Amino acid sequence: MFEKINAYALRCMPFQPDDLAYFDTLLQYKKQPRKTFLLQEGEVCQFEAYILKGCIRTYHIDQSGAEVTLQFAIEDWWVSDITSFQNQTPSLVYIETLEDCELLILTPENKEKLLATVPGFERMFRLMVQRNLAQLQERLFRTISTTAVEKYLDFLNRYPAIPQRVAQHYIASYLGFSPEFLSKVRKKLSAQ
Amino acid sequence: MFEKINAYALRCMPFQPDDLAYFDTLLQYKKQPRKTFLLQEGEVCQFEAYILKGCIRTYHIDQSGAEVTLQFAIEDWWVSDITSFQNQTPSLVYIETLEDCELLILTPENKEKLLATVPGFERMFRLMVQRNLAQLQERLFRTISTTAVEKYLDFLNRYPAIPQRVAQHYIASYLGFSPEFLSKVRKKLSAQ
DNA sequence: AATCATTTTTGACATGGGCCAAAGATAAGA
DNA sequence: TCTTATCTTTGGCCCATGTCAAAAATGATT
Repeated sequence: MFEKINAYALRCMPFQPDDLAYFDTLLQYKKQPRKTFLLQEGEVCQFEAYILKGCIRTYHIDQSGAEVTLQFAIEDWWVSDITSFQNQTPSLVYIETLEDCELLILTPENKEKLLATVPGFERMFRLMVQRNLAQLQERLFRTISTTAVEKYLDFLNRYPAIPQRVAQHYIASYLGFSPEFLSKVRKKLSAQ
Repeated sequence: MFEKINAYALRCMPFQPDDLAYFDTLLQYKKQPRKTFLLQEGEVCQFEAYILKGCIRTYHIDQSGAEVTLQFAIEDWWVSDITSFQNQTPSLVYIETLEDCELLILTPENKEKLLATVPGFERMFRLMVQRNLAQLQERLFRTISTTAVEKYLDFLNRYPAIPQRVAQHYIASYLGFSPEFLSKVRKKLSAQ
C-alpha cells in the first residue's frame, strides 16, 4: 500500500526507513466513489490526499456560473487546496472525483506531527508548493499568450494520460475555452 | 533603514529584537537606477530583494516576442524569481526597475544562514510563497473568466497605487491585452 | 437490449479583442 | 527650453472564439 508514496517521498529527500515507516502510520486509507466531492466551496480543506488510484479534478465556479478547472490529478499526485488547508480558511474551489478513487489522507494534525518529528518532510512539502507555483506561472503565461490550438497541443504533450480518462469539456474548461470550440479545434487538427 | 522590513517580518511572526538585529546584518543595501535589470532571462536569480523605494516589474517574453508582465512591485514588497533562486536554475523572466530603486538584498548564502540561525524565518518565507500561490491562482481564474473591462476595474481596485506610477501599456501586458485595446477600454469607461 | 442522460459535433451568427497606421500627447534628456 | 523618444488615442478592418440550438454519438442504468 505504501510503496508508491514512499518512493515519491524518496524522490524529494533521502529519508531513513524508519522516517518513512512513521510517515506511513500517519496516513489514512480512504475509498471515495466516482462523482463525489472531497471538498466544496466554502468548506475548510482538512486534507492533503495522495492518489493511489483514480482521477480527480479541482475547479472553481465563477460569477457567471461557469466552471474553470484548476487541476487534474491521477495516480502518484497529491491533491488539496493548500491555501485553505494551511490557513484554515474557506476554500474557493471544488475537489471532485472523476473516477472511483483510493487515497492516502494526511490531516492537518498528522502533518504537524510529521513535520515536528521528521523535519526533513518540510522539504518535500516546500518542493511541492514551489513546483506548483512554477507550473502555475508558466500556465498563466501560456493562457495569456498562446492560441487555442497551441494550448490544446501543449496540454496533450504535458498530460498525455489525461485526455483518455476525462470528458473533453473538462479539458476545455481547463484551457479556458468553450467545449464547442475545443471540438472545432480538434476537427481542424485532425483535418491536417 | 531597517524599520520597515522589520515591521514586515513582525507581521508574519513575533520575532525577538535580536533575531531581527541578526536579520538586518544579513541584508545588503543597494541602489539600482531606473530602467535597468536586476535579472535577465537565462540568468540564475541570486537575490530576494525587499523594496525600500521605487517600482519594479517582472515579465516574460513569449515565442512571438510579446511581453507578459507577471508582477509589479513597490515599497514594502519583495521581488525575486523564487523558482530560479531556490533551484538555482536559469530564469524565464526579466526583473526590471521602472524607477530609481533602493533595495535590501538577501543572497542565497545569507538566507541559508538566516534560516539555520532563526528557524522562525522559515515561516515568513513560506507565507510569502503561499500568498503568491493563492494570488496567482485567483489571477488565473480572472484571466480565464472575466472580460477586459472587469479585469481592468479589478486591477484598479487591487493595486490602486500602480497606475499612477507605471506606463499604461505595462498594465495592458499584465492584464493580457494590447495597449490599444486598453486605451479603448478606458475610453468606454470614462464615457459613462 | 432498451432507455435515458450526458457528451460531442455541427452550423449560423455575433462580438471581443488583435493588428496596423497615423495623429496627439507626455515625458526624458540635452 | 527645445528636441526627441516614448506613450496613448483613434479609426478601420479582420479573425479567433463565444453563444445558441439541434443533431449525432457515446455511456450509464435498468
